[in-house]
Amino acid sequence: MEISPTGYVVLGILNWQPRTGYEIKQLVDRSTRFFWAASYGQIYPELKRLSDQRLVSGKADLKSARGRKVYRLTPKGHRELDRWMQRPPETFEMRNEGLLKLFLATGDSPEEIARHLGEMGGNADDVVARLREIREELGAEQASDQLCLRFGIEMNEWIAGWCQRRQRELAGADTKKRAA
Amino acid sequence: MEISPTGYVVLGILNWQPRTGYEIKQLVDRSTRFFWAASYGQIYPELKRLSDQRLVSGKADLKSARGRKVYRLTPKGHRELDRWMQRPPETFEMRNEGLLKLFLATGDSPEEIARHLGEMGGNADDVVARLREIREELGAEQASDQLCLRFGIEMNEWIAGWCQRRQRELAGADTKKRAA
DNA sequence: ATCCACATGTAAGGCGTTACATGATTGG
DNA sequence: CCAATCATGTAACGCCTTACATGTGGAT
Repeated sequence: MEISPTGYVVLGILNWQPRTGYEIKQLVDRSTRFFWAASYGQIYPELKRLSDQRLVSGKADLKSARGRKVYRLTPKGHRELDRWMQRPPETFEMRNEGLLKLFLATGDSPEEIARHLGEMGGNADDVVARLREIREELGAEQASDQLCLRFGIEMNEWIAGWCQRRQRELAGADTKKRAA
Repeated sequence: MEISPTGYVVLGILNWQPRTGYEIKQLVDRSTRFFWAASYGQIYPELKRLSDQRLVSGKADLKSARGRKVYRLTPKGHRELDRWMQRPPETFEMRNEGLLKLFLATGDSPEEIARHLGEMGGNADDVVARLREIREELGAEQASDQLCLRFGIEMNEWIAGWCQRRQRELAGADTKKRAA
């Protein structure tokens, strides 16, 4: 009777409106993706499991010969989602290869450190660019609703700024040392 | 001949000095843990694999009857680490249940949204507290070296601040609406 | 004596990605 | 008619965590 973390993403999305697995994946890719990704290989089996547990119900769309299956939340699924939403968040993880390289470069030359900072900041800039695109596509009314999108943009801007500030500090210290 | 991401953590740590698996785990827990965790169940098998590939070499510590095995980087391992350090970082992931709940609460009442913001910010505060403890234990000279520790503290402070600012905005908008 | 820290390792299982397999529909 | 998109699903595999199993050494 256990539900995987990604199961709750599915439940939460279906809480807004019925959708197919394909549509769920599309939504995830332009929303939760940056803090909770999910692939087809997870979504389809997950829908089946949730269906077995009667938390969602899937109906074949008869109007479509494509074999679409539209899933909706059951009352039981709704209660399960509510309970989960009330519980305090547990997982808060980060896996950042740039930060790892910066750490492992401790003791290396200022130039090396600066290079890692540059790459880390560049990555953050890239994420900002992609999130801005998504926001643009959403349109103004909807976008104001998107707190998480705003979080993603502002946090990555902060990260890029932090990297730049540390690079400048290094350059300053380096110049002073050379002058001395 | 593939090396797992965590394999590079091990390689990078051994690059500073020879260590046992146990010591690697201890170091990870007070350093990379917040952006790249690793458990015993990964470290020991990983040391074996790296050893099989001649990237590290392990020597039984004869002075200790405890069966300690001290590993050190081989020249081949050093080259492999260098190559990896030169490559641009690829993984940049985040898994944040608080942010997920905030997203799934879109459309809920301002009070609900504010609650999620509070929990998310509280989590960030907790991380800041733990990282500060670690910094204190390190002592001043070493701590100045710890760019990543500083990043962890400052980023989580920023996150906590962001959550508070959004909470205040919500409270303000709410008051205005009630007054109208 | 007993407990904690040191120390190594394995097994089972969860979670997730990638790649593959298959086919329908729509727009140019 | 062809390509892109819609649409569902599975298989293999990688990574990681948790729990277990085992034992030593030092401090109280």
